[in-house]
Amino acid sequence: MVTIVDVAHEAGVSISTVSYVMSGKRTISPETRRRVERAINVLGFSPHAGARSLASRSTNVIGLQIPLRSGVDVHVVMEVVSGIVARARTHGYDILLLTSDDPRGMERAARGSMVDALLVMDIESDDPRIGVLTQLEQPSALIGLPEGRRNIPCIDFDFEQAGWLAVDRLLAMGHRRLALIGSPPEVMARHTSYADRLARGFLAGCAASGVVGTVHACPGDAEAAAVVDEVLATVPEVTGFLVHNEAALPHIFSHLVEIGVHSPAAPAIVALCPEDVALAVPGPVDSIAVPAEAIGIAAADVICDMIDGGTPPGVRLIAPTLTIRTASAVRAK
Amino acid sequence: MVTIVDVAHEAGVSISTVSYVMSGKRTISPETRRRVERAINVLGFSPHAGARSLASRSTNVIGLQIPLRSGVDVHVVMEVVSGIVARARTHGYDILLLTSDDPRGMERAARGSMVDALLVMDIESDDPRIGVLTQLEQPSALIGLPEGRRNIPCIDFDFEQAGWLAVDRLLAMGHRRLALIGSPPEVMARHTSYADRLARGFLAGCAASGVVGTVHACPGDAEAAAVVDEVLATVPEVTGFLVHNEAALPHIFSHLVEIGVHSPAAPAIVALCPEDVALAVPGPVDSIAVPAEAIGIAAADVICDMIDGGTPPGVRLIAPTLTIRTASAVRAK
DNA sequence: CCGCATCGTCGAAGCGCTTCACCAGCATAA
DNA sequence: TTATGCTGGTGAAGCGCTTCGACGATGCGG
Repeated sequence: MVTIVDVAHEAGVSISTVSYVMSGKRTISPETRRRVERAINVLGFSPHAGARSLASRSTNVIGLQIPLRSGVDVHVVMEVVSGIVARARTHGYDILLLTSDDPRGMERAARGSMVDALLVMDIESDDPRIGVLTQLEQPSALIGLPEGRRNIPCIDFDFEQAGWLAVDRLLAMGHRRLALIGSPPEVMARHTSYADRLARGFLAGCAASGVVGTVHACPGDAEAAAVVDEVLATVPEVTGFLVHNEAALPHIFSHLVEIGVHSPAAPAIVALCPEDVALAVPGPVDSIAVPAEAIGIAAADVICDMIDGGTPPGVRLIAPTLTIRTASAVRAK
Repeated sequence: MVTIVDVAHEAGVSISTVSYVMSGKRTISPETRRRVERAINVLGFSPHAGARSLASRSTNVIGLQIPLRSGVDVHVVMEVVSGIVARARTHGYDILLLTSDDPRGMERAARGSMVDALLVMDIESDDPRIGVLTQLEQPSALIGLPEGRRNIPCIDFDFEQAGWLAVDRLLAMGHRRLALIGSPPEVMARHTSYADRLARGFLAGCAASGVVGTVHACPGDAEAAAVVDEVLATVPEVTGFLVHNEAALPHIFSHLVEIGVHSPAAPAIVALCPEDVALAVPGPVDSIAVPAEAIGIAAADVICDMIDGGTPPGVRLIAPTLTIRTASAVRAK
């Protein structure tokens, strides 16, 4: 293994000079800098991460907690993660993966100085992990938005606003009875933050306009069809749909085709999903994009800034945008 | 921060004794052990990972390289990862996530002693990362099976055998013209190892029995329907399907329903996908399960064993199993 | 009763890096 | 001239842990 001593020797300087060249924490003459950099390249030196973290008390690693629970949309999770990883790297950080549901995993990583900070995904409205986080020395941030006091920064998409926005669109198209085809039942039951907030925004939007809206949990697999059928059967007057679970999209879409686009009972759909999913549906749908990668990027930026001593930003919500792909004609009353 | 010195002081022993209690590398009297363990708990001590890795020259971290390319089945990837993470933890290892497509990311992690070993996913038939791996000090293993010389252990599902197995089943049911509805075109184009091997097994199986089989790339999204339609239109005599891409499953299934199960032209389907996906299809299908989590578990076991100095196992392929869910009646000739 | 393993514990030497305190050399100000 | 302040460089003291060699205490056979 080649160490900083070898580099210093090769360059004919002291090891502290080599260290200062790498960190840039002191001015170094151009001539010396060149010699050191050459030596580093010639020897293929890369500093020992452990030694570095011991001496500098920082690891350049961020812990990422993702409880891999059932019902989560892996597609979205993956995109968020990929945003985090990529952006963290540009800040010089690597990601340590923590997937155990047990918060002690995070504690272990933090207390053992394995990470400089923690990022926590899949937040529930009353998440037990938050208590653990506040006890830790390292800064942390949540990807999601729990209820109650928030002494930890939160980054997320504004699902509540998305609910309002979808209702606005459906109302503008003349629909008076709305339904939210939401997350799988287990996600709802856990009070996963985004599911709660979407439902809240949706219901508040409905209430504000004096229309009736109902929320329906919907599994992610083939059973989605059954849920759609049931909603259509038991609430026949429903014509406005906010569809969060993409598994339901094809079925409600085929119902639309079946009934005829110009029928007065023809449903209108607003899909809430990543942009590529909305485009992959067998026909145009209005959609509100879930900017999964952007969430990851924002989260990485926030946490890196906090590590650098920046002030925690409180809550950072990415605003929803509605993309209209269907004819905007208001339906006949 | 509480260090080993504090623990030693609290327990009234030397720091080396504390260290030996934790590592178990020397015999310790029960009485002393109890005192030390009590001190550790009282103070809430957890050893500094950096210091540990500096002194012991091992990190208890495994690097996991996952290039997040388009067309990969995130569902499967996630399950593999979750298997790896869970199993690695039971061996005492954490996972460092490396997603950059650039192999230098792995090199950085390895050369900087950030990881004890590397696990590499999404292997292509002629993968450029393999060259980098062989240069490194740390052991590594591949999840996948590249072509050519294999001086690095490989763990994977036996996709080639799965191809044979599916052909056997379809032939046994009396079908004489087979098609593989495979991975998305970009996955095929990259010569992703599993796609290549599945096609090879499938074609070899067909050839061995003197029947004609064709391989069709199939996108993962809504365009899957178009591919299915095209195959049915241009190769009308096809009745036996091996479907790898689950996106195509519903469409070919609805074709089956349309044409009538008892029609002589009724297609037979063998699905190759995780068990839960096969169960979520709107009807029974014969399927070969892709044991994603088991792959992750096997990979974690292999790499942990290698770190402990075990001999690398060469190639470890998990055998496919066919689950029959449809009537086994041989169709009329 | 002595010599010799064995057991349990300790002291101290690193592991490879960062960073503080210090210093020599030089330019500038008094 | 001497005092003053930069600039660019060095030496050495840790950071918190593991591990090697040493050492007193005990048990045993001769």
